[in-house]
Amino acid sequence: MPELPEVETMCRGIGDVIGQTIVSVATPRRTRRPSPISPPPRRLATELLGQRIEAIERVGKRAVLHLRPSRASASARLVIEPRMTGLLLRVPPPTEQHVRLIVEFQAGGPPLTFWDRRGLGTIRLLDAATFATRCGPPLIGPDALSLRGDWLYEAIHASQRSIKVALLDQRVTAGIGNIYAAEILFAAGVDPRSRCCRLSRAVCDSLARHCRRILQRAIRLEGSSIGDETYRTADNRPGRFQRCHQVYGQTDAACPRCGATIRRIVQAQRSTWFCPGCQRRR
DNA sequence: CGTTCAACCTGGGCGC
DNA sequence: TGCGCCCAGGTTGAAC
Repeated sequence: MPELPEVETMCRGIGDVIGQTIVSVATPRRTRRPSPISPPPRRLATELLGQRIEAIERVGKRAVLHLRPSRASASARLVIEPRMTGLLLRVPPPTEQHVRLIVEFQAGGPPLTFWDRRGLGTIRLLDAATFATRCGPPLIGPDALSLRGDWLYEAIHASQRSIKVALLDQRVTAGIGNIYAAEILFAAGVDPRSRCCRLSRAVCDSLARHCRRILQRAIRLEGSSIGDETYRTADNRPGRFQRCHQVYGQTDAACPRCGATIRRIVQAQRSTWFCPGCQRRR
């Protein structure tokens, strides 16, 4: 579920935990294997107790809490990856059943909850050095919110794969997922099947420009919520950017730009929606 | 290098 | 009503 705009909205929505000290940690659900929680729940709880949240940062589609220990030791990062259905909440979760993490604070107030229906999300506590290795370049490319055409061109121009697949590659740019890839390609008028190596510098500029614009707008509208059991803000409200979707999920609808019929195809085992009328193959 | 598949999970929707 | 199947915002590793 959550892509860049949704994770950004969650990070902003839990901003009031900055400066707070952790006094209680619970991980109610037994975990699958390999464990999505690392270190394992017991040790995670021990290590989090007494730490203060210094800052919250979004890295691609991950929420990263910067922690400061009460006693001198290396500072740490709590990295939460919501994957398909994970939510960071400051209000009671939709069900008790899928609560994965509850963090309570010294000052009282509502706990911070990680709720994840499908349970594919991950929670990792990493020291600063490990965090840099696992969540930085070259594994994680430049943030999609400030994607530049020259970078995009350099990153993909020698590649044979399709542009849709490349946009989903977090090493190329971090934060784009299936919804926004489709919307960006539509806005730029580029056929998702186009080979990267056929894209000019000018087309990369256009893709980068539309990428920044669409993601900014989606953040302003607090992300995309599709259906009931889907993404919610930290106070459990739906986002509003789904109203602006032009092609995502619009099989057989008329293209809002040219009237042709929107098509669904599958690329890399994922649905892609596009307009065969006005998205040009390069 | 690029593509495909399976896994990790839960649950909604649809056809029969 | 119930069953079986397909689908879903993501990521990873193995096989070809």
